[in-house]
Amino acid sequence: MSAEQTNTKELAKTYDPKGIEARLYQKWENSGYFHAGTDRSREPFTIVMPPPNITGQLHMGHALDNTMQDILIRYKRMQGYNALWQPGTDHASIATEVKVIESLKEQGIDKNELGREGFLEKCRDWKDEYGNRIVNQLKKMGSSADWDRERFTMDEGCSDAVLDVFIKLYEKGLIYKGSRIINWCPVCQTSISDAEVEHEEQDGFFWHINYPVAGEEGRYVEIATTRPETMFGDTAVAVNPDDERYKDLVGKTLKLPLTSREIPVIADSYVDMEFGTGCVKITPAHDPNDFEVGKRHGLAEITVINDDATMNAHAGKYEGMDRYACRKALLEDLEGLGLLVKTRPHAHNVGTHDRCGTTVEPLVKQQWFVKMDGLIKPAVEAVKNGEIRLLPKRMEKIYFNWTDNIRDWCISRQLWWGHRIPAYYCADCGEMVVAKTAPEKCPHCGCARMEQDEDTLDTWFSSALWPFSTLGWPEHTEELDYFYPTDVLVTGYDIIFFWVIRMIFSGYEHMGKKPFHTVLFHGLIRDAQGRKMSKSLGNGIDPLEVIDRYGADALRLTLITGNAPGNDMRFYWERVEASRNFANKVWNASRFILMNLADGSDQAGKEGGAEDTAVLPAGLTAADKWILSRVNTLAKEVTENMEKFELGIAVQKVYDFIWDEFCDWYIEMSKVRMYQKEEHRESADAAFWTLRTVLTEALRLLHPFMPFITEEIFCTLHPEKETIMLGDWPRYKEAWHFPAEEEALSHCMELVRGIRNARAGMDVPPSRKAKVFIVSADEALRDIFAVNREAYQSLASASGVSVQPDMKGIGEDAVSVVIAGATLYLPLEDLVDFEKEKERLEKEQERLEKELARSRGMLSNEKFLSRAPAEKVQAEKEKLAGYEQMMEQVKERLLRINH
RNA sequence: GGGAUCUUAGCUCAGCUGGGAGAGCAUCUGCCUUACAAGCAGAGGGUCAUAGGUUCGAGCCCUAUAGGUCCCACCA
Repeated sequence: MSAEQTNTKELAKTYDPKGIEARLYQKWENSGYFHAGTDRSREPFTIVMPPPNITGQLHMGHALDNTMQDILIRYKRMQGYNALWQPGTDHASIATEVKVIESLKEQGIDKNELGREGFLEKCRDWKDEYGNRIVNQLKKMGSSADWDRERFTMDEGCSDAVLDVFIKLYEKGLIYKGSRIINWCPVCQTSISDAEVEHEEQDGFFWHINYPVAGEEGRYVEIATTRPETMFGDTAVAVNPDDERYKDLVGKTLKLPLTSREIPVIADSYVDMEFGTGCVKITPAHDPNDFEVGKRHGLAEITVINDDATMNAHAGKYEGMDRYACRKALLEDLEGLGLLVKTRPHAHNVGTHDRCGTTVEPLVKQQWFVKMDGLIKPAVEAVKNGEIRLLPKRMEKIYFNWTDNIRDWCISRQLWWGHRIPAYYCADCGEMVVAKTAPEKCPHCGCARMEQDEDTLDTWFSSALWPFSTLGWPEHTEELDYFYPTDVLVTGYDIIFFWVIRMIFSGYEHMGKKPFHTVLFHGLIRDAQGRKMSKSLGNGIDPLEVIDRYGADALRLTLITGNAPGNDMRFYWERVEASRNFANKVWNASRFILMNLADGSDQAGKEGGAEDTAVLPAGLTAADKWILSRVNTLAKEVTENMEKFELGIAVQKVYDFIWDEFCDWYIEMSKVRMYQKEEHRESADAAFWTLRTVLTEALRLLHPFMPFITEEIFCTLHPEKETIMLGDWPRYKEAWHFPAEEEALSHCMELVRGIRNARAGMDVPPSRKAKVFIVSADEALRDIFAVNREAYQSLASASGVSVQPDMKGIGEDAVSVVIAGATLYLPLEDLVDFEKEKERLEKEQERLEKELARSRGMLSNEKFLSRAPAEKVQAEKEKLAGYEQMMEQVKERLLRINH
């Protein structure tokens, strides 16, 4: 905090985050607080940031993801860990390539005109221009990542890691090239992996088509299909071997309509007799199942659809037509021939590309694959035996569902932006060499014309290595040795297959160790109607706008409050306002304390300092000890919640403590003492010390969640300190445990509540003070009320307090309030409405009757008495005694009123 | 077809290993009380989806049912 701002009397009445956030972030970055070195004297705590795409702009998902990580990192850093938050960005091959192509199109330039190198240059320009945008946006959130270590999936080191892994896996036989049926996106013009295919239910049709049996005039086989246009690629019709209806057909030949080809009828148990007609056309080149069937029966694979989803020469006169146009024309022709038996509506699942929504075309192509069955084993085992923990636990089911059904991973992409596959082919003899750099000559024929594979790798191939590639692997770096395995991965459940699983098996395969011990999943941020935020709907809320209007702290608090792991949450502006209001509350509570600091009443604060927790100053009252004890408990509980990753619960507790207990009770109680500094120096000093100490502790507990405002206030409160963010996470201290004072204050607060309640019920304005008589037969309780008068008198709007064992001096018509162990009387003769008072007492009587019935019921239940733990029974007995006493007093009071 | 998850106050959601139903917002009442009207004090409002079961005791555990959301899946 700069010097001119330490004049606390001039602090604004409302908290304005704008200038403060920018200034503090600058300070943090300059100070190097975010940097983690390989300091072996300290224990590391590491999080790798899921790398945002260079094409990306900060959205609510990033905001939540990064807030959670920042909270964990700041918490651990304060606890004294050497906390590394490793940041970086992802080249996002397909997303970036599409964006660059689009921007080129606007300039009327075609990708192919530019050529590979020219295009890549454009991509690099794009990266230079936009790659840092998201990083700057993350900084606005307050993210305390170690930006000195920022990495990029295509930087030299990460690219090196990719090459190493590819070659190693190839040499182990775990990467292979093969002709297989893959998912093809006709718009993006590339293969994609299974994980990138989204299944979408679409309303389609089932077309029943007759295929004539060769040599048996008039006999047909009726097949049912959803994709008639693929019939030009049919190489068989299959029936179930147990299907009596078609037994005699097996081995016979059918005439494929509209072609001159004939295809066999085969038997395969893949066919479901109950479904459709029980006869299935087999198109090995355009359907994954048919592909398998074709393999089993040695059928030919006839590709009839081009890469751009138009029909090829095998489709005869339909050649050149789009797949859907062909379908339409073909059906008309079949109908004309009388071969279309019927058309039935049929809802079925269609695979679409998750990036562009285009219907995926299964095609048989030469591609590169990673063999998964062996690699996945340690990844499955790790989650099964708890070496890696998924939170919430239900994510394990999703995880295993994928691992149990794992198929080989298609890693080659027909894109230019990405890591190019390190395979080289001899232009003369076709020999293939997999190597880090291009071989000078062909090892087979000796010619020098070696050309590199045109394809690049799936983006996720490089992100799978992120936890160790960012730390320097394949070099044996100090960082790798010190920070790996990392600790926690925070991410959305939507990329569990794409990324989480692949990082886990990659960690085991290449490092021999898990990449992290815990995966903390969060859900999606939805709009107020519960819809996904999306560009097409235009319902996204820009986190930067939220920060601009309400501050990063308010946004962070909004995202984390009430957010349970793995659960989606809705975004409301009203909630941001509530968070902003809390920031303002903290600001003003601090302002109150700082005003008193400026007044010079900081003797105790200066000497002991909030940090010297072993020495408590003289003159602490029960109220002081109570709030110390409360903040002490809070520290313990919040720490427990943090350890369990219950961030939403943790922050809720801090929020409640600051607002309800500290502000609404303790600060109010302290006011009398703060306003009478001259008369009661020691008491005022003790109160100030407590205010400052408790606020400091609360700020520390709040800091991971709301880093800016807490830093700002802390530095003002402790000008001798540089920052709140290093060290001193509050710990539970035995010296701050005051159960007796907690008990005493709970009596005082009950008293205040009782009086406020009674007065409000009679519409007495707080400005009208009234004397309070406290009557109790319990000497210890009388003592508590007598000693702590100062704490509650003002809150109870009391002009004076008399604590006594009997009714002496109390008028017949005084208003009464019954609390545990005592009755309070307010002589409000002029203001009391007796009817209202009676009504109130009767209501109270009713409530007590219910409680008594419940309690007596429990205590007369022998099973409860015999089986429940003794302390529960005892507690219930005490409750009952309390209720009975209160009931007696209410009844007595009612008698008096009724005369 | 398989699986997950949700159903708690008017709205959005918390509720940790079972032990007297909570928050924010909204509503109503009274307060510009010298930190804060972005505030203070008080109030109303819930048979915790339904039906069973386990237990001395269930919002929480088990079973079934209804409705919502989501994921996975090669019935062409």
